[in-house]
Amino acid sequence: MPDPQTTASRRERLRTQTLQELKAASLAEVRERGAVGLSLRSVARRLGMSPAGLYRYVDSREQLLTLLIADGYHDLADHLLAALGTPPAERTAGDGATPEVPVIAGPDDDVAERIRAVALAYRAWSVAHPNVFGLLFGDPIPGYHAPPGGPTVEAMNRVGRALAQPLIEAWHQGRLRLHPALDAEELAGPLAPMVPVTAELPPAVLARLLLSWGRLHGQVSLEVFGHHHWLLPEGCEELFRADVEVTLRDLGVT
Amino acid sequence: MPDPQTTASRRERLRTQTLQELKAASLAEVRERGAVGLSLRSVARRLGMSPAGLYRYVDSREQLLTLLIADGYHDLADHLLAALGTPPAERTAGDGATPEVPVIAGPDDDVAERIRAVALAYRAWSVAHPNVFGLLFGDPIPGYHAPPGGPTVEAMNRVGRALAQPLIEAWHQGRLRLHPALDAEELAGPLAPMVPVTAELPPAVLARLLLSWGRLHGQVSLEVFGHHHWLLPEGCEELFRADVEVTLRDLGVT
DNA sequence: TTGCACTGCGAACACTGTTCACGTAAAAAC
DNA sequence: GTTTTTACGTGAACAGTGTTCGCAGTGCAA
Repeated sequence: MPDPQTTASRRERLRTQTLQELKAASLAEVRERGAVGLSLRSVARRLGMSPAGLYRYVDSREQLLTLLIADGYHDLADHLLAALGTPPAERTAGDGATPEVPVIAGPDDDVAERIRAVALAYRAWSVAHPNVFGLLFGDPIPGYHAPPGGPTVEAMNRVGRALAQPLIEAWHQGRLRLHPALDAEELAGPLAPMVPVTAELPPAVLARLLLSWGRLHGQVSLEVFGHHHWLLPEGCEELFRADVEVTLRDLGVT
Repeated sequence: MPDPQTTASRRERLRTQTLQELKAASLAEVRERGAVGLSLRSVARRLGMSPAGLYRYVDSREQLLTLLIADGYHDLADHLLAALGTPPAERTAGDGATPEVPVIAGPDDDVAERIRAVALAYRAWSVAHPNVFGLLFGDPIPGYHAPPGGPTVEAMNRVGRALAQPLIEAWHQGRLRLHPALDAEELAGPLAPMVPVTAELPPAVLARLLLSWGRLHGQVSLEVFGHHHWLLPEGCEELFRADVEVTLRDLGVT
């Protein structure tokens, strides 16, 4: 896999470099002011460029946001995979500026510990980058829909696979308890489109994956968006850990 | 309780009336274009007013949004209470324009059915008003924090109480299974501030309430924000129902 | 009837995303 | 080595935004 930094022409090198700077400056702005606070003129000032000059690198503000969204998914996926002990074989697309290293999972056969690891990493990344979390999982851009095979969906898939991985391991070990409600044939139809992305898993397992992600996400979402910040003034990591334990018990892996 | 429509002076009547129109027009704009798409000049045009005139009724765009947020919480709470069969004794603050009537709960002693009713009503309201849902639970306004005793928090509390009500009933009937992880003494401290709002409930029950809300919310949030819309093209009510059943089983009420 | 607080308006300011014509510098073609 | 084409960057402009200010009227109370 050739490195574009060395093989590409001088033009292309400069181009990708300033595009990286553009995205970095925009990401910084999103980090401090949120997605709605991203101003093209402001990032142009940061780069010492004219506002019009940005349009040589980006079609619109909206497209710039989708670039940041894809990068954000990749960054989150990298952290989840790191928490699972996966070596950085996959490319790291985010800027990787997160200081703290997430919990390293235990031995590979300890599924419960691996599930804890991804869950805690999901929460740790989210509370560390609340505005990026909001960019990824908050209000969608009103009219926008990600192109089906595009880089956003691919990046999102990496997150999904990282979250699903330990659960799939548990299922392969026969340690994933399934619930009769998940075997309803009404689920087979709606879940069919998932099959190409998650290999040949029975619908009940697919449902388990989606529902587990939903539980995890709900807890993190409420905390990051400050919706029980007025109930629980401090960050509630203990509550989150308790939730993970309850879910582990419910999944049957502990 | 005197009706301000009749007792107040003519001035005040006109004032509250145009304020209602202002909020209604703003809510309509939010409904179609989302919270970020709310434009003061646009609602001024709808009302046939000058943009500057709005500032006689509203301090800023941000304050107008918080008014809509409080109304949104009240509207959601009304729907949850209606699903529980509560008569409209509490005032209805939303515009109540939701067409479909949520599921009416079964007999009062059937806690499982009552929990199903609130959960389904929560989802039904959310998918019916995705942009208002985003206003309530999406990205928070960057620098904003709701004033602790203000109307926003009070409205939010009504939602919380409606969600908690059937679970508390289940606990009173001794049918709520608690998990040992919820009894950890680390939770007692962080949960202490909740006590004034939810009477004298043991920390394990409080934790159950928060965690159950989180699960419910995560599933709804992912669906409303379209985060598995590319996996499950159709709305996944079946998946949600399955989640509710799994949760009911986990809670021990079924 | 006289004062006064309230309501609304037009103009203005500072800001935003985006487009367009216009140079200039680098790469490509001859 | 010269010429042509392509890419880059700019300043000015347009339409739109939230917000403020000074100035008219109008309804209410003394």
